[in-house]
Amino acid sequence: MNTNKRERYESDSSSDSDNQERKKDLKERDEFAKRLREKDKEKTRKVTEKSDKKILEEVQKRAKLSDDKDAVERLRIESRRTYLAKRKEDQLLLLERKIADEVQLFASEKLTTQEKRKHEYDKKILELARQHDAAAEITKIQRYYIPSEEQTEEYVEVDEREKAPGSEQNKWEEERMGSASLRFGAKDANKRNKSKEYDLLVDGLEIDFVKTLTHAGDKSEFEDVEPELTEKEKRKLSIEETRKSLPIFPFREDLLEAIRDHQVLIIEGETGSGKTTQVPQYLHEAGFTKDGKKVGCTQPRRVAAMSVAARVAEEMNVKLGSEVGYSIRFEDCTSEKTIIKYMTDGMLLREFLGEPDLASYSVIIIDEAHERTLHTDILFGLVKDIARFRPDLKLLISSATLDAQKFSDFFDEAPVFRIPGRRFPVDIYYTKSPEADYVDACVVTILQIHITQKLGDILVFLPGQEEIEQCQELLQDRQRKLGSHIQELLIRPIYANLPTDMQAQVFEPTPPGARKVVLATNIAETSITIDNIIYVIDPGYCKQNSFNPRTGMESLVVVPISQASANQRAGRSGRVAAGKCFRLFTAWAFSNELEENTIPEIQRVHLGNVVLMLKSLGINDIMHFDYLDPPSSEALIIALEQLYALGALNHLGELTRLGRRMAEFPLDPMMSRALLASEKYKCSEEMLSICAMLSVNSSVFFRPKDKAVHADTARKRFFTYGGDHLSLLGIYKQWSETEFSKQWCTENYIQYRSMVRARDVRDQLENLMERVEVEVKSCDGDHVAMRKAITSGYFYHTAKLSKGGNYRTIKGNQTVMIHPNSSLFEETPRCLLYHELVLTTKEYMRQVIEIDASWLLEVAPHYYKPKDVDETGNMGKKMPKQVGKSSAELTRNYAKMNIN
DNA sequence: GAGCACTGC
Repeated sequence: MNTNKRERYESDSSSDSDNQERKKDLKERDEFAKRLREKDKEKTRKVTEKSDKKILEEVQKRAKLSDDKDAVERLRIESRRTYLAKRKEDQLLLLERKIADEVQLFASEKLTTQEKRKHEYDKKILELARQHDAAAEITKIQRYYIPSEEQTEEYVEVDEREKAPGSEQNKWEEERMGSASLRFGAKDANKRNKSKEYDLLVDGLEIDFVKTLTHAGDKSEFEDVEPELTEKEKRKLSIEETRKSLPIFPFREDLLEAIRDHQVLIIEGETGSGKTTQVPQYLHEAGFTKDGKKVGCTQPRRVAAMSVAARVAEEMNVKLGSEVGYSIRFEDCTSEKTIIKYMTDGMLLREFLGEPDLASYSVIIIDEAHERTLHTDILFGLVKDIARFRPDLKLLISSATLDAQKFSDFFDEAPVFRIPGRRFPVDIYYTKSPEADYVDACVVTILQIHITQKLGDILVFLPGQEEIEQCQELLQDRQRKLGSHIQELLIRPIYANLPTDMQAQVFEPTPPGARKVVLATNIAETSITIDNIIYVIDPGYCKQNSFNPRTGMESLVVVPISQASANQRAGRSGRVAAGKCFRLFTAWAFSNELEENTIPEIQRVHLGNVVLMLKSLGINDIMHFDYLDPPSSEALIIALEQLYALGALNHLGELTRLGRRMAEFPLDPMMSRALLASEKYKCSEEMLSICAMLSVNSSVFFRPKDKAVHADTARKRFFTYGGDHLSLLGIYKQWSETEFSKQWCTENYIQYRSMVRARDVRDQLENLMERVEVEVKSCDGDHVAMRKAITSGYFYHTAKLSKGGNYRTIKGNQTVMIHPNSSLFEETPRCLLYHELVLTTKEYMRQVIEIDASWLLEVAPHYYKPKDVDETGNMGKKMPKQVGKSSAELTRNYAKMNIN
């Protein structure tokens, strides 16, 4: 804990307080924090036992997915050919960008004579080269999208016009597209004497597309810095040569100079520029890792942190985990020698708890900042703050093109350093009119592409599993009707909940002469990369979790994507060759109906955990924390109220001893409160399993469509007296008794993947229990103890049975129902506790246990008063005595059913 | 009688 900071934030409140209890609690809290620090100091960081070989194997396994030799060989050769040809162009382009950057970045700086001479020399070279090429072939320059004045103006014009009253979409569309309209599909095909196939295919259902400007996506990707080369060719190039061939290389000196001159620098880098792997190495070579200081680089995803670290270790010819390491949840692959450390953004946030000034770092790089994950957004405020009292600390914020200015403004006008990337152009096509049924439109478009366009795989973005399955069925149906009239079309679905072996099929090479069409959710937008995609079909929708902080209700809704997201999706087609993106919406809709950017996560989620973490970092004024985009004050107040009710904050809004311990757990505050309450009820052993199981959200059960009945009976076999939390405990217990068997999972229709995750979470939580000084004990199946512990954390997630036989939440008086998958679905206990509220077809409580209302007085006397609970242990006075079943009745029922 | 976007600690 940073004492300076603590004093700074708390000085206002400490003077007016004469509350002895509060002072005692704060003292205990600080003593506890001190003990934690000492523990951390003692704990020598052990060098990872995971061997380099194992990690490299893993990385290679991922790389292998892109190694589809046979099918893509032709593409590779073609790519290679174009690569060599454009290599020269790239160099010129780099030079051009460099000159432009120098002009912009150092316009105000005084240049030395030598620098000036170099600059002039560069300019001259460029001029000569351009003159030479102009005579031969100009078009090659178009390989990369350089936003021209013309194009920008056109868009501005559109926007302006739309602001004017009476403007009409159609009119605009006509004017905008005019003769540039490009039609392909059935009509063109007919001209080429393929009418027979078309009669069968679409009955005039083809979709008209219009082509607008060509451009590239704007998202960075860490892997495949040189997608044009095959693995074999890559190996031929020495590591040094490869490094020198990266677009970032010519900027090395300028970049380092800019970093020396400025404390904060925004790096605007495109795909394949090599910034993620190279910048930390440059910093190391330039001496930023002297005096035992580290260069830290954050990534939004675990796989990225791992694979980039492995790559850099290879380039530096060191063992992964020694000088170069990575740190992700469940896996710390670093040692005392580590000087370049890749990590997930959430991991750096955790490190703040133990080292609030990040003293061991000389540079912090926040990569993929434009993705605006919750963790990254919090990091912005924190690193900006510590940069003020640590002038030696350098901050690099790496972002995609569009957001660089926003970051620059936030970090007190920090300069922007631009690095070009390597990517292929993507032609964007829009529909002429809006599509009502996007699944059907996808199917039509897939077949249009398949018949009229040259070979190359198709990637389709759909909102969810349901749409993917629907699309797959439709497509198979059409395919069957067409029979041998069309070439082979392989349909491959992918989404996060798909079993791993089926996910892997997406990466299998396409046989020669065939075409693969991948039906994917947003998982293919950033998380996974499928190679050899030439065509992207984008209906423009995705599913988003919407959370209502007032009611606590969650729901998944299909919403239009943002422009940034659409561009990211389009970019997925230009990775191996020039691509085409078919947007199933109009160009008008793109510029006028889609938001520019996706709403950042911090404005969409429950902030309980975030606020607790900030509080434990000594930041007391949560409302005025320096957010890049602040969450609503309502969301913050709700989070503060919740933390107060849980006892994590006192009446002055200060963190309590309990709050300090809660902050150690990577859990929702309610859950960490429940887990800590298990100390009192001596059931920590059981609560650890329950919390771990609850953390793997609703993906425990496997329910294939064709075996739904079997899966349901299997699930019901786990029903346990008391409620769903206890059923989950039973599942974990039984699984651990089988030595964590995979076969047991398969037999019981349980997802092995989820169980392994639950085990990882449980192990971590168990270690943290020791850290916060809780002895882990078992209550030997005392379900009352367990349910009381749960109630200690979730006391306002309760509902009571009303007169009409419905449940109403105690807080908010909302009508809610027990989820049909619950073991209590056919029971009607008078008082219930739920884990979460979800809005699907109805308002449901998911994961419920039966509780005794009198427990509420016991676990939350500050929140419930005796008048809230009547003498029979029921809630409220209006409660009719005969409605609902008592605990005793339920127990009898279960006994009759012979369950537990 | 229902349904599962995606990350991360």
